[in-house]
Amino acid sequence: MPSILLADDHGLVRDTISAYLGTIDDFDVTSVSSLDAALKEMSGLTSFDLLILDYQMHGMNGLEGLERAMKEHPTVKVALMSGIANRDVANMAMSRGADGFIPKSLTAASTVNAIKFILSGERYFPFDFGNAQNETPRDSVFSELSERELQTLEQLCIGLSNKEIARALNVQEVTVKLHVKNVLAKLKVANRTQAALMAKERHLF
Amino acid sequence: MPSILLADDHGLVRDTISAYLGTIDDFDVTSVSSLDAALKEMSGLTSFDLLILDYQMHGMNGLEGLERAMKEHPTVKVALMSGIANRDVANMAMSRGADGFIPKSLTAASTVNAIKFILSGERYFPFDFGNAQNETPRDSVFSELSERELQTLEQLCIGLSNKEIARALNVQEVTVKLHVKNVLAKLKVANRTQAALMAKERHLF
DNA sequence: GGCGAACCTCTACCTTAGTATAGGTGACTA
DNA sequence: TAGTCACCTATACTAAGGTAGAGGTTCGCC
Repeated sequence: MPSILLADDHGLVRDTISAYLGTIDDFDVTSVSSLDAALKEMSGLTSFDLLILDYQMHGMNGLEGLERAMKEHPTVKVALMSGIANRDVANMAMSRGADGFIPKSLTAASTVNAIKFILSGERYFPFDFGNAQNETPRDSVFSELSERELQTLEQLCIGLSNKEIARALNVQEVTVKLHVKNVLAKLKVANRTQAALMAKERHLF
Repeated sequence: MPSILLADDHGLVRDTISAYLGTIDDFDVTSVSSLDAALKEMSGLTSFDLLILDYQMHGMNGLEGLERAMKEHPTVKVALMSGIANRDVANMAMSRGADGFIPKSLTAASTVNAIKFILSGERYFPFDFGNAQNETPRDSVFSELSERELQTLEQLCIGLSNKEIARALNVQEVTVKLHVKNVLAKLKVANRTQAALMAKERHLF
């Protein structure tokens, strides 16, 4: 019987999903409410086949939590689950070695299939994901940004002024202005606030 | 047998919660994936006792969806459910007449209790909610904002310029500047971008 | 009636943000 | 070698954002 560890800090979601998986199919589901609890659980006696991590969970810190879990337990398969993440994050997760990405928009039945798929050793990625509401033609708008522009955008997302960004990146304020201007143009937005909101909406930072 | 309508656009969450409610207790659960579908369903033959709306659902538009549902079906009890909303939103929802607020952080068992409570005619609000990670001393910073300042903040959250906000609110640009200045002071932030990010983080708009 | 609060407006001023153009560097490549 | 690209800097300018002080209106409240 495959043994699954589910980490989600939403009690309701965690309880009902694990109850569902436990009854519908022959899964042995353990559930915890934080990344730390998951890691601790995996260091215990029971060995797990699959760890499912909620992307929004407290302490995950974006994809850092995913990488930490994979690093500390290289033999266990790890899947990321999310209700809000989009193609950008999903792609990043997969390219960093996740064994699967499970959007919460999936039906319960599809989720079970996805889990079985992953347990059989495949890597699961939802095909038609992120194209519906995501008008981005093929790949992300953000991929057009250069390294420096991306860093600038990151600072923008904390609400820093040009002067502050200049200090943070060790360049002149004029340079920051240039980067900001390019970012606005590439993202096709009118001002820094919109750029920050856009990046936040896509959960880039 | 009480009849419940659950609206959530996360298939996984919706399926598992409704399955759980359907088995654990004697609830007759119907589930849909959008606000419009919920409203349509309620206009049909079956009469529902309780409508549970997911706050993050597509088309909800903050508390607008809640108000619309209450207005169109005044006899049906309406509860808001959310995984990310904090005390601010919860309070607002209750003060606008919602019959309950169900955070997804609740355990499945507590959720069932809450639902029973609401069905019995009470209004449910989680007691110790939103105090843990919310450093706000007692009440929300946002409650200090006047009506106009709140409207200004809302426009800010779309990334509009002062001039555009002025047009939207039918006032002079100088007035908008005044409102913006007051908002920044009350929220204790340095600029409009930070104000927008802060409001977005707390999921006010 | 007097008071305060929220609202709107104005003038004036200074700071920050964003645009335009031009020029210089190093790295990589046809 | 010439070309391209990301990067940094510079000057100069316009537009937008934010501050300060003063004044006026409406409304509810003691």
